[in-house]
Amino acid sequence: MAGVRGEIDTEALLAELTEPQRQAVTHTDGPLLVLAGAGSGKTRVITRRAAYLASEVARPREVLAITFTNKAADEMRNRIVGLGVGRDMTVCTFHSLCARLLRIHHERAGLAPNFTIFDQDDRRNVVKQAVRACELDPKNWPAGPIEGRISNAKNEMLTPEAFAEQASGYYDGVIARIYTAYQQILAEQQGVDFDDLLMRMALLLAEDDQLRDRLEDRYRYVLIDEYQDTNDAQYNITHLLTERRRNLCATGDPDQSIYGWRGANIGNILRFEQDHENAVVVRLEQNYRSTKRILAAASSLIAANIHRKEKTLWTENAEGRRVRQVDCPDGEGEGQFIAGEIAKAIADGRPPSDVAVFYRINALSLDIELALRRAGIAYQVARGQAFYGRKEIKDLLAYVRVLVNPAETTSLRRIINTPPRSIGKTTLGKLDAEAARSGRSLYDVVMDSAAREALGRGSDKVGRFAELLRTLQPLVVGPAAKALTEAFSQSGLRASLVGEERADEVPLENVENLIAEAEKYDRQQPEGSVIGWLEETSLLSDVDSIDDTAGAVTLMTLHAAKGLEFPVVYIIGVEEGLLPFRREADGPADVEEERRLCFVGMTRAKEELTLCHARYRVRHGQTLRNVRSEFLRDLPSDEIERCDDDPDASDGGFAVAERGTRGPEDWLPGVFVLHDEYGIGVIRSIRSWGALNHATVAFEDGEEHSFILEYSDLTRLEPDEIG
DNA sequence: CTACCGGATTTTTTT
DNA sequence: AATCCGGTAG
Repeated sequence: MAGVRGEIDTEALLAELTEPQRQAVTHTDGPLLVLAGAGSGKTRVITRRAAYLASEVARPREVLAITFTNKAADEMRNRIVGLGVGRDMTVCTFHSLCARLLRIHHERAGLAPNFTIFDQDDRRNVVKQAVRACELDPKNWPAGPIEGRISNAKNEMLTPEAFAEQASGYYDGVIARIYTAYQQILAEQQGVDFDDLLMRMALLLAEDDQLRDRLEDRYRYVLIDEYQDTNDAQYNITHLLTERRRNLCATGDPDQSIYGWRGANIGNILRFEQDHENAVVVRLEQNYRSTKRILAAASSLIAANIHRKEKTLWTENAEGRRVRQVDCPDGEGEGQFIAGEIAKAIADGRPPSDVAVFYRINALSLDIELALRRAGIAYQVARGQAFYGRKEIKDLLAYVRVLVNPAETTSLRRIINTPPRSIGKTTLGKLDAEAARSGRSLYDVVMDSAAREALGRGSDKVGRFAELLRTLQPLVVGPAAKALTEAFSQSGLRASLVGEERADEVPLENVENLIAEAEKYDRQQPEGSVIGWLEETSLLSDVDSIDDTAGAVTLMTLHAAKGLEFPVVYIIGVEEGLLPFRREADGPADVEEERRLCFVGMTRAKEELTLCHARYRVRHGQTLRNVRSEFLRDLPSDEIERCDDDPDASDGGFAVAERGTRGPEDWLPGVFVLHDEYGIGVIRSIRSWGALNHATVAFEDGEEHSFILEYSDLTRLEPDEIG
C-alpha cells in the first residue's frame, strides 16, 4: 500500500518499529504525548511520523515541526526529505518560527518590517541604558539580575504595563520602571530580544483571531520536540496554534528537563494529559543507544530524584565496558589523562569524531583544549556564540545591522569611530544633543548635512562617515556576502585588521570565515536577503556550529549535548559546586535539575563513558580544592571502575583534611554528624577555602550552619548510630 | 581625541 | 587570569 501522494512508501515508514513506536507514528488526529526516554529512538519516530502525516493525511506544508536547535531542525528536515517528503515542511525552532511570522505580519504585531534581533550582549547593553535612563546607580542595579527579571516577565507574557500592575514592593517597582525604559529603548531602535519573539507572537495570536485562524489552517499538524523544556510563552503559542484541531504531538522526557533556570516549565509535559482531554500517551522505554552498563549507571543516578515520574529504561544492547570514574590531581592532569586516552583510542582505529567531552561550564574546556592541542588531536568546541562575540565580527556585523536597521543606534555608535576616524566623545555628544533636540534618530542627524555644519571641527569627519553609509546603503537588497565584503573593505575595517594577530588567532581569518558563511547562505537561500541572513545568524545556537563531518573530537557543555549521541563520552569536572553547580550568591541550587543534567550527559554515550573529577581546580586565577560530586555516590559502585590518574593520591577527591585530623572518606555531603549545641544534622556541602574545608550542615530544626571541619567539634555518625 | 593605567568584574547553563 | 570600564594625562 503506497501513500496517497505516491512518492512515499508508507510500508517502509512503518518497517522495523516496535508497537509503541508504530502507535506514535500512525496516530493522526487528536493530542498525542510521546514520553520518550533517552535513546529510545525518538528522532526516528518523529521523522517517520512527520513523513507519515505528510503522506496520509496532510500536505508537507501543513505540518509544522518545532525543535530545540537549528541543528536539530536541519537534521530532521534532511531525514524527512530522505523519506521522500518534499522540502516544504516547516521544521524550525520556536524562535525562528516567531521571527519569520513576526516579519511577515509585522504590521499586525506593531513592528517595523526591518526589525533586528538583539542578542545577549545587546540586551545587556540596553539594560544598562535603561538603568541610566531611570537615573539609578548601575552599581546598585547590576544588569544580570535585571535581565533575568525582565526575561521571566516576558516568559510569563507580562508587558511592562502588566508587570507594573502586579509588581509589589520597592524592588519590583524599580524593576517595573527599568523594564518600561528597556522596552522603550528597544522600540526606538526597532529591536526585539529573544524573549520578545515568543511573547509578541503569543500575544499576537491571542488577540488576532483572524491571523490565528489562518495559521491554524496552514499548520494542521504540529509537532513539538523537547516539550519538557518549553516555557509558558511557548506553551501559549503551541496552544493557540492547535486550539481548534487539537492535532498536537508533543515529545519529550521529564528526566531531561534542564532549562528550568530560563523559564522552562516542566509542568507543561507533566500536565499534558490534564491539559488535553483524550490525549493518547505513548511511552518509549526501550533504549537503543547505550550499553547495559551505561544505562544502569544513568538510571541509578536519575532514580535519586524524588520529584519524578517513575520510568524504567531497558536495553537489549551488549553489556559493554564498565563506566569509569577517574580521580585527577587537577584540571591540567584531567586534560592530559583524557588526551592520552583519546590518542590511544585513535591509534587503535577509533575516529576522533566518535569522542565527545562534556562539562558544566564553558571555562572547563580550556584545559582539555590545551591538552588536545599538545597531543595533536583535532577538536571542535561547540561555542558558536563566542565566534560572533569577537570584536572584529561584532564590528562588521554592526555595519550590516545599521544598513538593515538605521534606527539601531547602539550599532551606529559602535561603528561611528571603528576603525578610528577621530570622531570622539565631544562630537558624538553634539550629535546626541541634536538628535534629542530635534527628536530625530542619531542616524538621521548623522545623515543631515545641515546638522553636520554645526559640529565645527568634527563636521568633515562625520560627513565622510555619512558618505560611507550612503555608499553602502544600496547593498541591503543584494546578497549577504556582497554587503559584508563591501562594508568590510570600504569602512576601513579590513585595512585596520591587516597584520593583526592575537593569542593564536587572526582576526582577518575570522572575518573571512564569516563571509564564507554568508556565501553559503546566499547559495542556499537564493531568495534570501541581508535581513534574512542577519536573522538566521542572530538565532544560531552553540551546537549549530559543530560539524559532524569534521573528523574531530567534540567539546561542549552538558546543556548543548542534549539530543546528541557519541560512542565515547567523557564528562569532566564532576565535582561538588561544579556539578551540581552552586554559587553562594544565589540561593540553593536546583540539585534535581543538576542531576538531570548529569543524566542527560551520561545517556549521550553509546559505548564508553568516563566521569572525571579533579582535586584542585583553578578558577578566577585562584586554586580551589574540590571534592568529588555527590552524584557519584548515586552510581552503582560495583558497576563502576575507579581509576586513578595519580597513583600517589588514591584517596582522591575525599582528601578533605590536610591537617590530618579527619579521615578522608568521612566528610561528604549526605553524611550525618552530631554537634554539641545543634544536635544531629546532615552535611549539605563541602567547600574548600585555601587549606581549610568548610562544611554546610542542615540540622533537624531546619537551620543550616557552616563549620570549618579542621576546627569544629562535629562528630561523624555511622549510619547505624542514627535512631 | 587617543593612549594608558588601575580597579572592578567575570563564568552557569542558552534560544 | 583576562578583559572591560572609567578616569586622567598628553
